[in-house]
Amino acid sequence: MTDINFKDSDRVDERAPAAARPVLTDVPEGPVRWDIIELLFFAYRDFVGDADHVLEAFGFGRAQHRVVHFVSRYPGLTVADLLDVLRITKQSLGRVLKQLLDEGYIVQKAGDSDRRQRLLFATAKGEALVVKLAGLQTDRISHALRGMGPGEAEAVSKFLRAMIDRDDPDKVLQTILQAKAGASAKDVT
Amino acid sequence: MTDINFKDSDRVDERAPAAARPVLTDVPEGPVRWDIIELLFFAYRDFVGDADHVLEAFGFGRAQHRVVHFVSRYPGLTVADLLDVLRITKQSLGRVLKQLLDEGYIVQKAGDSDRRQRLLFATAKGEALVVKLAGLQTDRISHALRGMGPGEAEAVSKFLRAMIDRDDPDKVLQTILQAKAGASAKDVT
DNA sequence: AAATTTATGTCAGTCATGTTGACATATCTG
DNA sequence: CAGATATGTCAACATGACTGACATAAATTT
Repeated sequence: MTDINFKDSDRVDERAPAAARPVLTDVPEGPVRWDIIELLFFAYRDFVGDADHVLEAFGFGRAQHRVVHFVSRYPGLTVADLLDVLRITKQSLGRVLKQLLDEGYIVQKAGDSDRRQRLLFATAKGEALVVKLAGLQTDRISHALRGMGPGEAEAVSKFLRAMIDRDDPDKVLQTILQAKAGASAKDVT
Repeated sequence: MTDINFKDSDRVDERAPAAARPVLTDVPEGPVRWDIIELLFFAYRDFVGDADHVLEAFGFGRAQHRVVHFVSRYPGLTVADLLDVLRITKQSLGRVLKQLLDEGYIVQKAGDSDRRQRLLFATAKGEALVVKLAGLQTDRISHALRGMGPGEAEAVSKFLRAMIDRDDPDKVLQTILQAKAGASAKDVT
């Protein structure tokens, strides 16, 4: 088999004068974190891979998973909320959402205070799918956290939170970031 | 959740029939880790978002980023290696690779022991792009790790490693997983 | 030496999911 | 009432996955 020639891992970052990055500009220069960058890639690749196999049997893809997941977790989410979370266009969302509605994974209900809004709710069928997929992903997470102390698990959570953009958080993100130890996260509206 | 798809036909003929997922099956039931699942989603969304803006200016997408990143980091990677890492088909890779070759971000060289192989190397231009993008992502990582103790940072690394499938790791993954605390690993074979 | 396997490339078509732009409808708000 | 807002929809297009089939050169096996 072919050898891979390895380069110096932690090279000094000598980028051009870091242009206009509003956030994060005050971060001091340091070695490039190739390790974390690549671990994140592989970890996320395998993390989402868990769900893919099940989704295929349902004729769904990741787009459907994301939508039904967040609707299930945050009942009463509006279309606009969902657009903020997923960062896609309403046309893209519309197509995926229509499938989930047609196949009975999600239902809509007009908002009571604002009847233009379409509040989204997962059906029992939708809930079941979400729980199944989240169970697979939880298996992987539990496996990864096994043997780690509570302080270490807390460090993981703290790290992930700090990786997320805090400027202009949407409703769902706000809920997640505010959720401290063991707060149940339902009801966004 | 962003990209990184699965499915392989064409290649992986000799791989073990991943029918039974041997790992992770013995994990006991427990509460669903909604928190980590969603934190991973948002963290990864923003993590890859950093690079997206720069890539757009180059007329590239995430596919090109992944390819030039791994080629730059692991010079002499073969096409087959890259397919293992990215988990895409050779047809998909071919298109993206051709662009990077045509535009001078990557060069090929026939393998010396096996002249059928095309060893891939990043050019200075390719290196520069990779370092620029990795710098942005490092900024975010450094920001997230700031204020965390060395034990906590180690916990993050340990968690991410444990999130990755260990069965049948490809060459690149093996290298990454073997690299212990700050060791600049060279020569695995 | 011949046959087979392997590493890679390529043509051709399809699908999923993202995009933009334009426009319609209902409803809320000043 | 006038305008802004929340949502839906039509149409076209781009990217990056996919499948299947086939081609070539080089290595390996028989």
